Amino acid sequence: MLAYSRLAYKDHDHDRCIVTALKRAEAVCVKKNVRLTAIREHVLKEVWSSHQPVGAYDIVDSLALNVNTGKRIKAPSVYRALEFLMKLRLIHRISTLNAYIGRSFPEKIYNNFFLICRNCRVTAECSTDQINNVIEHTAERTGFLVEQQVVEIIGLCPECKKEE
Amino acid sequence: MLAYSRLAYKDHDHDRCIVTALKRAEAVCVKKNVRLTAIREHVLKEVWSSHQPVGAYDIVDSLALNVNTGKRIKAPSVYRALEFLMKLRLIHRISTLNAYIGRSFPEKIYNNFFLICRNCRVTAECSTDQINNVIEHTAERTGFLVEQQVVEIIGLCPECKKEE
DNA sequence: TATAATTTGTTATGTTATAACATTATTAAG
DNA sequence: CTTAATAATGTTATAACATAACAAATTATA
Repeated sequence: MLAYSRLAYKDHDHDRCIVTALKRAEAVCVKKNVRLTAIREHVLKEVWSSHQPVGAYDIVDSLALNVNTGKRIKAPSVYRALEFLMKLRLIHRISTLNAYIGRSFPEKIYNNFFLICRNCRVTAECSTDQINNVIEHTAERTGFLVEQQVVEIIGLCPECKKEE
Repeated sequence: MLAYSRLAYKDHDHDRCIVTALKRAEAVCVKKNVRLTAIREHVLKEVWSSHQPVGAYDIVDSLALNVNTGKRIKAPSVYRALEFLMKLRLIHRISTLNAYIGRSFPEKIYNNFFLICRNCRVTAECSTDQINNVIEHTAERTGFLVEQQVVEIIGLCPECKKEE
């Protein structure tokens, strides 16, 4: 079965994506008894501000000033928030872009992959057991223990393909 | 069909790996009428010095001095050589490690993937049409044009698995 | 409210990669 | 074989991404 975040390529009410992501984050934090602090929430919002992966320093810049103290939020704070959100499976890191994107299928642990448009950078998360099966199966034959998968497909999204 | 570089995990005469890689590089360069200069050859040798991916600055350090002029070879020269070798499909970049490794299956364009040991960093290149098929198939369904694949599996190699 | 645990601030630096332009080496043309 | 064109390398500086180390502040808990 294939699940994929079609929304990424379509006109849609993106505020709803953000709201949903924030609600989910709140729920996860309550459940795990950890704190969704102001910084963490801001970072999550920035990551979810589009369907394009966002760089850590883009977040640093866009956060600009700490709402509470009026001081500039610096790189280490942003990286700490990103780490926190990664651990809770609320975001992904896109290795080939050194950038971060909201997680569409929090329940799936590692049978997901990404379609990354080299032109507009819009990135769709996909999830299919098939790919997982192939990887597990091949790894097993070699005696390798799979712990984590990075599957990033670079190319042209449906929209950008039209224009080329 | 699965092809994979078993050698990576086994005791073997690694000099032969290097010699083979160099010969192949020479052949490719002759064929494409480009130059395998001293720097490029040194970089290729360094990349092939083991089955662990090598960082660009490791290469800078290990190259140390230019054999001809006695001057230190600096980052840009190494990156230029890496770029050259990438274009000729003689090496791969491992995204999750920001490091480079010799290419085992030069003829395969993108249906390959990597088993990366998080403990010893030994990395085996695998090639199977299956994974390619799944990716192509899923991408097709979404209207995405695949140009490049990054499939990196992190876990424990057969040797390190034993010890845990 | 004191204490511990967590989070954030701050400074500095490490790591990876490239831009921009000068110089040198190699090839091809006259 | 000299010159012009092309390719490769040298050099300096800096961009981009990430973390170490320690201090201060905030929040939870006894």
